Amino acid sequence: MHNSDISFFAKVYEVAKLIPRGRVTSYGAIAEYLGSGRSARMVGWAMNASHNLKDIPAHRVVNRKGLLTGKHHFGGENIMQQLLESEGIIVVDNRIQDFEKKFWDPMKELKY
DNA sequence: ATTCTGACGTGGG
DNA sequence: CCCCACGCCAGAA
Repeated sequence: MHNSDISFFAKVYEVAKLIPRGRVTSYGAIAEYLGSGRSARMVGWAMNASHNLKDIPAHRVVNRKGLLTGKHHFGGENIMQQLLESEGIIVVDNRIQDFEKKFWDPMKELKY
């Protein structure tokens, strides 16, 4: 099976599943890791479509500033924030505290 | 085939 | 720091 046979969304999900509990990454970082550095918006869209699926930690993907820009796609008011806080991440004003420390860069962590 | 749409990122002011 | 305009491109309609 060629890697190119796998949809962009599927690749995004594979990376998202690897984000450790209590860590976060960004849409752009995932896009860059997939060799499509200008497709950050697609990563967001993929996350939007991941709600039906299971085991996709979409709450661990935020924007490059550490803002919970996708919070409105989790149904209730602060579901995304609650999920993050349940993993030990502090969120103030929709922003992840100590973002640099919590940041998980697939490019560095996964290498390939 | 063609058009539209963003859970984004960047650069400039 | 904030705000805005623009480029981006896979997938849906």
